[in-house]
Amino acid sequence: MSDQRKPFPFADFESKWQQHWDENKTFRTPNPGDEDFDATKPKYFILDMFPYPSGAGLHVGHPEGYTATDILGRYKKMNGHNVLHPMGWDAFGLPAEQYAIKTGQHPRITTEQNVDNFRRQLKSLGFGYDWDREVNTTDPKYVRWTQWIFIQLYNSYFDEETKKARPVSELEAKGWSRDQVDDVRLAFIHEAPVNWSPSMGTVLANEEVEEWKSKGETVERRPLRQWMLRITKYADRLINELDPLDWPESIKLLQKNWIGKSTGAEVHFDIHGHEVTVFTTRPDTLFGATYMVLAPEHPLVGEITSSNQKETVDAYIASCASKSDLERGDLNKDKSGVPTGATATNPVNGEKIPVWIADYVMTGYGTGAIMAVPAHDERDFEFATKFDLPITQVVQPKNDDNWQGFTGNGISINSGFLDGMKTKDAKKAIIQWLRDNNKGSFKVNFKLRDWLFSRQRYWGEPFPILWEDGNHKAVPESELPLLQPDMEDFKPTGSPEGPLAKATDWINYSESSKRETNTMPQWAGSCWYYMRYCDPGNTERFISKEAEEYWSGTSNASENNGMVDLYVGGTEHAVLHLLYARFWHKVLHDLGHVSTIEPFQKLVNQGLILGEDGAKMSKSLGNVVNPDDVVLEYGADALRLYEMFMGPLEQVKPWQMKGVEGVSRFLAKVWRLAFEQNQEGEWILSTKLTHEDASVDKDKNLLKVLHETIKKVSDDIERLSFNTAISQMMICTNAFGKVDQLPAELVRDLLKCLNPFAPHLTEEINSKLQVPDSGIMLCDQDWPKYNEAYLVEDEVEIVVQVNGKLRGKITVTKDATKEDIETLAQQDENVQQHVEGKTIRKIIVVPGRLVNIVAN
RNA sequence: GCCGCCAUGGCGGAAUUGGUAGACGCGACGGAUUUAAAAUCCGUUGAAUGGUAACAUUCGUGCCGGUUCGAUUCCGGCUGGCGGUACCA
Repeated sequence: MSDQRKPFPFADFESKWQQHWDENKTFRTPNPGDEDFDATKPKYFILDMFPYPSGAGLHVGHPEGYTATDILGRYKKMNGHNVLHPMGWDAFGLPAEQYAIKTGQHPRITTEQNVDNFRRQLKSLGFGYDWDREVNTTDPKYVRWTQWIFIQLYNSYFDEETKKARPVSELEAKGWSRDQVDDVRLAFIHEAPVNWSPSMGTVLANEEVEEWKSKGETVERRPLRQWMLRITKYADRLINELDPLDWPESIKLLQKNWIGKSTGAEVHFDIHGHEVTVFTTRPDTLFGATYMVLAPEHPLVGEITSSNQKETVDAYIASCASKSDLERGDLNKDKSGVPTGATATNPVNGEKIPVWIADYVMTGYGTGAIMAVPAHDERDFEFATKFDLPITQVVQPKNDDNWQGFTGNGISINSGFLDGMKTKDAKKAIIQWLRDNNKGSFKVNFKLRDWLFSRQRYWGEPFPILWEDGNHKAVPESELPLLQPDMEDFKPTGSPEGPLAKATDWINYSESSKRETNTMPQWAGSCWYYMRYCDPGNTERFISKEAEEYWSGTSNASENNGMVDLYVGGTEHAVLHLLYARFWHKVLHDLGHVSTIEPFQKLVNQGLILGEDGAKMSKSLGNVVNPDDVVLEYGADALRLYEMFMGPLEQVKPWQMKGVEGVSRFLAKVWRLAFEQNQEGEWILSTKLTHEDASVDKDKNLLKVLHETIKKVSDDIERLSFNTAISQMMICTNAFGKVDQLPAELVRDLLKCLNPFAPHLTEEINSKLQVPDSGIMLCDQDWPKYNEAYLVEDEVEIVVQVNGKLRGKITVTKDATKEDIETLAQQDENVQQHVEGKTIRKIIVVPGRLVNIVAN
């Protein structure tokens, strides 16, 4: 399409307005303390999930969420809010480094180029971000505070009584030893089996393993010394404090399942003088425990294995170790295991039961050991059947269900003093017994593991930690940020020390102390970026108290509210990012640095945009849509509008280029409400427009449709229902297009409604409309108010049903009585035909809507 | 396997509190304008039957059943698709 052919000259004015907004800092948000800060304005904090600036540039999924928040932000601004709607870059991370290794270019350079490209692309879409607040997680001024927060974690412990983080200095004051303190820090060193990727030369979090495996990287289990964050201490609060949040229930559930709380008991068994503890959610079935299983990696396996079983056991452990997680889990549901030759004593009845090892018991969950109750557990049942182990029924199902493998609640039998009790009561009774006899206790277990926080990479925040005689301590805060040294060779070493170990000058901090060579994972920077937006230039603190309180809204609300009013992003972060960020926020809250207990009050997940073929967009399928191309062909406003018109924000929906044409046609119609082409093909103000001309009565129908539109668009924006808002504006535009005389102020009010959606087009028209406020940008004007008087109709159409089926329509005045309506309805010819020969039993009148005559 | 979400014309979708199913857009068809096309404008468009027509009737929101004067909407049971998770004791 040549420029002549474009239905409206978007290419001319879109870049013009973008430049204008940029130069005038139109969307700058004043902070407390700024000259133009107005404390009387309510705050509104809208957050987009900031992008990882990949080399591929923006894809159409990004502008989906970003347009939605931009519309809401512009709407709130026009409604008198002080809107914080910033953007930044999650720029550390493995992809940048992998790319750097391939090309030999320093990741800082490629990251910078990618950021520039992303910024250019976002600006070309006309988003109203306050670019003065841009943050970049790799910026030394930002890294400084990420490391500072790490030190806060390092210097804190979790106080079990108050369920809050406290400074470890309190423990030191009480005389705790260095080792005791190190054992309770929220950031701690731990030697544990971890996911080591030989191909990438780094350790990965459990949560990341599958993602990288699917990209072809190798991952294996290996015991290593790593930095961990004690997120498990917050497990209960991370579940309970979800409640007041305005999040999709499905996401809350996802997080709850991930944390995986289960309540039960710990029971101590004796194996030849060794105490082995198991965790069970069904302590009431203790009498039915007919054997015990230890995970192959359980530390006691070596000691308890009898000499004649040693060979078998060793061989089994070796075979488990060589199996990948996939072979052990997904591919092999068949139970395997071997007896150790040892016997355990069931504490409740003194019975001797065999001890096995089997890989269906995991080392990382519970105690890595179970009591097997084959009668009432599917897995134990399968195992016992396969290896011919005894099965004892101890629960009687309430109905006549088969008790073999019955896992539900019932009545205890064959269980001594528990006999006859309901499962719920039996649990209580046995726990009490275990307590009294020192054989166990009530216990809560979580699936959530502590967060493996170290990586062996170059492109991440170095740990602000020094090592001295095998002990660690924090780098003085005055020395932050601690940046990676400039290195020629930042390739992974393949050893768990990571590439920083090669920077020999850098490592040696002093005669006696060396630097930690691990770096933090990408999550670190994204855990707190929303806070930095509130006070991005602060060199004294990560956020000033004043800015924190203002943007948290705690001056007029409670600490139970989340800081961010609305957070929009994809579901892929439903668990990890959102859980990690909540954890950090809570720690900072406990330590008195932030006033709310949660970061994000309302969360909305945008739905994935699929390719035109209904499949997920991917290079290999060739169905990827590049936003740059769409902007070039149809303009930024059309792209924005289309992405909002496709369907509900949260829904998965396929791209349709024809749909872009449709909204582009709509925008052209709006353009032609104000302009027409003269003989030379130039756009001149439409001759249909009337200006403050008292001789022309404003068309009542136009006022009605306009005010309906104002009402609907306002409501729809509030509930993020952008597709229906747009369809209403289409209806209004179609109505405006039909008349010969169109008052310019009515067009201006429609433009105000459309402005958050299509800011370039509407500002351009408004600036030339020759209405009183044409000189003021729409985004600086007030949102229009609808007038109820224009909406009410003198006459209403009412539907008449007979037995629930539509049989006629009547028109009544708005003050018609119920009786009038009933009479009128019965007079309708078609209605009479359907009532004929029947007795009217009942007439239901829904005022203003329908009449239903029930007859038989 | 378990948990969650979804299902409406040829297509994307609308129906906000149980009250006219299919708004709005796309596509298709017919027409106006044009030398012609593009663009634009007007009209028709869930299916079937009857009628020259206005219109009327029946069916219709994945399937089966229930509650209700009335169900796309609420309840129970299925089927299909998508997402998460997986031997979690």
